[in-house]
Amino acid sequence: MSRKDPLSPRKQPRQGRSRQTWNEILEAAARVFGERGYAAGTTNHIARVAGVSIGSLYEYFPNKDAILVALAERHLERMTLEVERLLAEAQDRAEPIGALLHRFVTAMVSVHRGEPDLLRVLFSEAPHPSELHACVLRMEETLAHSVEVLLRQSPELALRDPDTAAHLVVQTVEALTHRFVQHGIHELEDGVFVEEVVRMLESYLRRGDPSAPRPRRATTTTIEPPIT
Amino acid sequence: MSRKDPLSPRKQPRQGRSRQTWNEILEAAARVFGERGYAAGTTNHIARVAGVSIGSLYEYFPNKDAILVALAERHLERMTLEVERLLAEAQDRAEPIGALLHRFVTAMVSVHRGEPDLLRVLFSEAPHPSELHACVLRMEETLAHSVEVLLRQSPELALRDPDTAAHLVVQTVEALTHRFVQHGIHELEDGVFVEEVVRMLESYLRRGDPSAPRPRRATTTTIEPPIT
DNA sequence: ATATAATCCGAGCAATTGCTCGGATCCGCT
DNA sequence: AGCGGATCCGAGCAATTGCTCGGATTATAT
Repeated sequence: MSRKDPLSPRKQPRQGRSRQTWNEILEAAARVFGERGYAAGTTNHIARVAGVSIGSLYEYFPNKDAILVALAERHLERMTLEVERLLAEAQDRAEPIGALLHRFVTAMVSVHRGEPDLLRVLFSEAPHPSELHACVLRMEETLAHSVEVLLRQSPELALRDPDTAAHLVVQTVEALTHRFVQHGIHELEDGVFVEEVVRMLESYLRRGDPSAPRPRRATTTTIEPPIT
Repeated sequence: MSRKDPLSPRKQPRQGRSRQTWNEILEAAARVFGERGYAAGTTNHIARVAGVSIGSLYEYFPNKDAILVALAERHLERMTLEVERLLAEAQDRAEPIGALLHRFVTAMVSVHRGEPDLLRVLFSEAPHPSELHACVLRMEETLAHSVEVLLRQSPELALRDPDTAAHLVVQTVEALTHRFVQHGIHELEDGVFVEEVVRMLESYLRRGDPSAPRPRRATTTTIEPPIT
């Protein structure tokens, strides 16, 4: 069924309508994949929904997988842009950690509310662990790094290991957001959910570090390897 | 391709070898689905791996979906049994909340370490949202309820809303465990991961409920419109 | 041992689906 | 107007896959 062709588009748009068609195909693919899942979302169906013929579809995407990859790239691009913007903004204002977390979680929920089903497909049904997955993980890494910087700068916190903390925060927010957007949690409303998650993360970050108060050397990267 | 037949097995084992065959098919299906995913895990391949013919496979399972459902039921049965046992045990000893959480998270990690890929298929690739998904959610509900009882009983905690807290705890543990088992988090080892999660949950549950009680913000639904 | 039922086998059918290809149509340019 | 390329079309090919069916093999009962 699949011919494993090169993954790059076979043609980049020269005329205006072409770009338009390209977008319509992607839009349709997002809808179809979201509704039917990846396997059940046939290329013929995508083409029909997009209002183009199957032939045209394959003018722009060398194969089915390429459509999914393009979709993922588009999403990650939007996401990264949005969150980076938000974090930078918060950094300027030197907001307290609670407010910052609140912004962060709120933004994540809002972004995922957009196309929750598509996100599930991208994150979970990936037939290309090596391709799609890497993209996602890379973005998480980027995000975690940004968060880490903020955590280090925050005068309220004295984290022993901002690196790990940042990763855990990002992972938690993303994982919980996914679940929440997809199935809901105990019928919580968006606002309540956000507050609860923020409360959890804030108390985690502020935890008194009972026995090891060593907050100095904020800029160092001396991360002791966990007890092996 | 699929004929949408009734979902119940067409035959329940009468002889010994039959039961054996049934198990071997399930075992093979777990491996194949785990490795190839649901869509790419063909029934013929499962049969080959199980060492039986495709005909025999269809003696025991009316269609492909039924195999997945059986797999899910088996997993949920094991999981529920294990966790309920563990919680009951902790309840007897009246352990502090930290130790209890530690047991809980450890158990979850260990259970999921068993067949991580299969779990991903069951949780995410489900072609039967109405069937499989409901099972999973039901189990989470059961689990959350057990946790809630424990939280209410704990003399250390004075939770305003143990119900929500229990749900959030269960969701967090499950979501983070999934991600951790599948992709790892920043190369953390199991032990460190467990400790970190426990720390987060414990500080969340213990949060002093300070004077500023539950900021009843009118901004409950202030979610920015999705970026488009 | 014979009969009956349970179990197993695997070639192949029917349906699906990713994708091709030859040609029609549209657009920009001279 | 006329030309060349960009874009579009959709019938149908080739491969895959869920599943059937008629018959071989094995176990149990009498």
